[in-house]
Amino acid sequence: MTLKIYDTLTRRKEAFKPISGNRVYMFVCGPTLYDYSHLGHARTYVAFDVIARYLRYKGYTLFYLMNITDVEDRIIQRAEMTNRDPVELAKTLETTFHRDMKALRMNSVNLYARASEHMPEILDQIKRLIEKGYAYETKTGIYYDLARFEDFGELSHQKLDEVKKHRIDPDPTKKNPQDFTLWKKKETGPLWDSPWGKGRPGWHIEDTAISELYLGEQYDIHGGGIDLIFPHHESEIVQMESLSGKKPMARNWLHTGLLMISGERMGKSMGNSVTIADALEDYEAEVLRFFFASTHYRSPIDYTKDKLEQAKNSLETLYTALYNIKRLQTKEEKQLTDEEKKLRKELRETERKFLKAMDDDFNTPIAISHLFDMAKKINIFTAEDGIVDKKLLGEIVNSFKELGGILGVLQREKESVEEELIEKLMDLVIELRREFRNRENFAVSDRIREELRRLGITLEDTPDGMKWRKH
RNA sequence: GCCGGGGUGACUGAGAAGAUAGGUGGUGGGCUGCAGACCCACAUACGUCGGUUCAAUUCCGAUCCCCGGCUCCA
Repeated sequence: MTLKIYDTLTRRKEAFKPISGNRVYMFVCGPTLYDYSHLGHARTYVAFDVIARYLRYKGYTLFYLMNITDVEDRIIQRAEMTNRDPVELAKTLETTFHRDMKALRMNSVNLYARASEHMPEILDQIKRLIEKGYAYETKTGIYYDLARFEDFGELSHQKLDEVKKHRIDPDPTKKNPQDFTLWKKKETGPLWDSPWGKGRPGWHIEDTAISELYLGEQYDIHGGGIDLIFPHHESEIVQMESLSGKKPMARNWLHTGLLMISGERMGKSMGNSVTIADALEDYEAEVLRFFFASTHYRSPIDYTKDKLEQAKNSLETLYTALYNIKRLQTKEEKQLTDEEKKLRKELRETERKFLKAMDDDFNTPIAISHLFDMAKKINIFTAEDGIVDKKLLGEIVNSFKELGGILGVLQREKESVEEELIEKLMDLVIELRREFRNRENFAVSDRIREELRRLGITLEDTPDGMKWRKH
């Protein structure tokens, strides 16, 4: 089966063909470290994590690169507002970013590349752009001369003269208001030396400098949130293609739909920003990932408590089906029964359909629907048969874990389920024992403590209440 | 103004010229000592108006509404 991926450039689903055989090179625009990572980042990065997992599942050797913007005016602004050092602020936020990514079970990125550590490559690209006549220097910085680039606007389908409008007054030294900054001459804040004096790089140049270094002039996939199409990705194309003379810079441009909060655009100014850490306090990572995967990655997604509850219940339905079949008695016979053969056939069908859906531009909602179909078949089987072939059971459990693993769900380990269960059971036992003690029924309460001790659990009455531990 | 995306049942969310999407919630039934789980069934679903067609929610046109981008954005 061939994988088809929607390409923002052609606005069509295209059959996916890596440039060099089995190797796939993917770049995703990472965070700018001026604030805590929020659910919008989570949505985008989970989407690309799923894409990365699926590419690897299909057997591609994927190199997944993400930049980390640790040099940027907003970071400096934020640092000034809070009286902090911008370098230290970025460092702290980078640590929490990685903590959040890990908490969301994100592990598919091969290399994170900091802008601050790629200054030579950034300067080199700017130099080459000047040499080729694409960029010019003014009193305030180095600018890209958009009049020199013919194919401007391919990605966003904007015409150059349509984008003259601007919210911020353009720098008066620019030839055209649309020209974007490659290097800003500055005297305050974190500064780097350049042939044009001290300053900092523009917004778009770090990405092409980093991607050129690790992935080359042309590579397979470039991704990010849909809000980056213009001007960010458009400018990247301008920079890279004018240097390399090769197009397209990326074979496939993928963009994720934005996350909304209760129907509104999430943003600081709206006062409705939810950090990843906040969300993880209310819902476990699997529920968030399931919630994201329930909507196609290109569609906008609306975060509400209600929808998260729906996602949580839905995910639980899948777990329950697994639980239902796992608790059956197992047997090892040479022959499967007709019912078991049928179930195994349905399992293979489910796998096939799941992968077919993923091949169609990573259609996770459809893929998930096939898991539910299978869950129903499992439930029917378990309602009718009290016993199941051990090998078949293993196949079903593995299959769910493998397919779910592509989405990063259904990975809950047996141990952790049981540990969670034990916690809850102990809460209950303790509560019951407290009632017996309150009624001065010490015979029963002592018996509870004694029986638990034999089971390997020590109960202690402490001033802070009853505590228990394994011994 | 320009460039995109979208309007599907209580909520969500796919899809495609003719199929029952799937899920959550609700109601009724089955199973059950009770509850839960599970199974079965049910609810005027495809923004509006035209057109093409044997047939459209799916194609075409018009129209209304929503969302995003237009140099801060994942």
